[in-house]
Amino acid sequence: MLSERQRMILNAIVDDYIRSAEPVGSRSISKRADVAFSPATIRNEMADLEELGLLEQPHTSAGRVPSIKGYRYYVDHLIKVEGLGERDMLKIRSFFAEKMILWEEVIGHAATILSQLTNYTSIVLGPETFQATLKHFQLVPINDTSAVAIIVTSTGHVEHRIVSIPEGIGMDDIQKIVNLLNDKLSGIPFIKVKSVLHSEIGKELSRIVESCEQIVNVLEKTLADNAEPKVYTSGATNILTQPEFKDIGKVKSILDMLDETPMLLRLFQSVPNGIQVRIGTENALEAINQCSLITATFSFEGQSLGSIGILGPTRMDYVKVLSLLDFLSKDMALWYAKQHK
Amino acid sequence: MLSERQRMILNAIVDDYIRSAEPVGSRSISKRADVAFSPATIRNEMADLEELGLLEQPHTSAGRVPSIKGYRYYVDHLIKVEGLGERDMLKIRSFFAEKMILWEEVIGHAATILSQLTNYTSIVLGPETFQATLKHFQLVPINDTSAVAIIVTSTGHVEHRIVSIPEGIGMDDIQKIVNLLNDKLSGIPFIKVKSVLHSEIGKELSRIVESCEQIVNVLEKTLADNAEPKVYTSGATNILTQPEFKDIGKVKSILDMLDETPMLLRLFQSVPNGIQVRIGTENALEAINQCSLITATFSFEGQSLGSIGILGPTRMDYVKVLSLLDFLSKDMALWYAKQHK
DNA sequence: CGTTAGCACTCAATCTTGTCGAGTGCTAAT
DNA sequence: ATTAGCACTCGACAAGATTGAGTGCTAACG
Repeated sequence: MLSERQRMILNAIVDDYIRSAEPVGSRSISKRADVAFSPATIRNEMADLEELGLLEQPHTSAGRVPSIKGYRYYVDHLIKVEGLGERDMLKIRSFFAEKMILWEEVIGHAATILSQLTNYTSIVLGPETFQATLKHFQLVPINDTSAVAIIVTSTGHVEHRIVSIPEGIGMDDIQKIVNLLNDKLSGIPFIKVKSVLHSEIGKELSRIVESCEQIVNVLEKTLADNAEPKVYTSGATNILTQPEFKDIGKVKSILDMLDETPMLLRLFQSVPNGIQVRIGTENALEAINQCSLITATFSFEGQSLGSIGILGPTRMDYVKVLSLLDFLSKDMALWYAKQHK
Repeated sequence: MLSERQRMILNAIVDDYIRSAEPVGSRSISKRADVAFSPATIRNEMADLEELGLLEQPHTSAGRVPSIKGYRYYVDHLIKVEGLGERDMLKIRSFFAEKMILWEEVIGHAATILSQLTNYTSIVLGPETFQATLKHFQLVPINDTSAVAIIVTSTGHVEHRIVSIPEGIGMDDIQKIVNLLNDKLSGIPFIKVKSVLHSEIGKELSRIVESCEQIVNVLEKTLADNAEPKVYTSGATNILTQPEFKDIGKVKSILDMLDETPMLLRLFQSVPNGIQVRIGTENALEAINQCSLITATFSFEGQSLGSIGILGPTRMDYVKVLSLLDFLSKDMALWYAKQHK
């Protein structure tokens, strides 16, 4: 569709604009080592590219700026993802060299690493646990009236809650309850736990002890909480360093969005496996219409392990971010596989 | 020291400036209902107040702005803390009506409430646990190689960690270890736990099992982590709505500071019991030289329960924030007392 | 003697105008 | 097909000009 020369020019413009954040003129393009045409020729091509909707002019007599469609073409056809820089590689290596036991630790640290290496904002999601199963349930009394409930999932997530224990329940009752729940619920997917809890176990449970609703409630509530993946963000203030966000209003709406987990979940919902790039208005969320979101989602044996993502200006360094996400997501999947060999 | 009229004028200026964020002129003051002097008279008084260092002029022929000293005088001598508004009161009531078990829940929610009610940024600190003691320690095995360690403190804080269990340690060994640690460590203040762990228990422990360093390590590390109070912030982006922070650079340094727990701890260190106001440069932390920090620290039976604080522009609504912090801190202390009656 | 009207003065903010230069589109020459 | 040349556009920037809020001072007033 595009001629070789047009592709080259578009590539040069996007490249330059990503670096400079200023509209790119024909002259500066023609001065590049890899382009051997006069400004006039470039101008003609640029006019054509604009007609095709790949470039935009902030105003007559300004240089050209890539449009969303232009970025899209750039990402889809012009980029060649290169290997990661030495420095980034080292940083990631030393990241995995750290001793981590929980998948959640990996997920959480990944957010930090990503924002440090890119100077953009990172958003990282833990696995969607609705397909996970309950692995272990335990109640540990801490005094006469309360206990710690511990819930371990098949994805390696551990959580605790405080439960107050109704009067008149002894240690042996508790042990019975715990045993029963473990027996019946181990291996049951979270989404089904609730119904199983009511249908099968309710009767047996009330046989042991009358008033154990609270314990069951906590279990239910915790499972419900975990049906949604955990979200971590890092480097949120990095957007403040981008010249296109000198407008406080815009920045605030972005930062506010980053503080709202449900928003972020909506943002990530329906991202397919593998790497995806969403540019500007492709995001559908008003607040980040001037941002691009690149996500990498990965899984192990059919179960989604989570997503890592970078939020930056549409004018972000796609090459670097894409290679970084690709590299890191693969390493993370590897780590998980090793733990669950 | 100041005449009644001077006090009245200073009060009017600070009041107006807090509302408008614009330098206050003599004319607008003289138009206020509670001031019955001509602009000329007011000007004379303003000149005197400036000479005393209570007011400042951004430039000749601009109105006056309170200096830090001016705010200080205002806070110390002119404010009368009034009762809380109906709406705020209701919100707080419904906050405490929620069912909360842990002190930490109260602390965490308090941050949210505060930022919502004030539209400023709230910073809330949990109790300093270095004076707290270990109440309960438990190890719950979750599979062959790892266990969940649960630590309960006298301040009601519960925490869990994953520990990997060295090979060759059986269930009964673990039980022995747990019993031993509980025996020896219960009631010991955190700061002393480490030394006790090494001096008294080391020998006995190694008698039971050789390689239990990891478990001991986790205990140590967790305790160390908890020696510092937990910090919660909320509404950080609210500073973006203040007209004086339209400079992105300043905002970023403040937001970055809010993300760094150690910074916040430094900020709160040495705040005395009760309510304290730190205005502008009184804060000593460069990033918030243009902010005021109001804190309320409260305790129960001599043990500090934590601090709640509001960070806003020096031009903040001191009356409202002071009444709010006073009210909320008292209610929180009450809640704690009720739980630990 | 404290208070106030009057007035000249100051200075940031805002608007006006002019200049500059980067960049374009078109046309004609190569 | 490419490019040199040229007229044109328009934002950015700088240099006045204008405005108006606010001051400080002085002299008059009750």
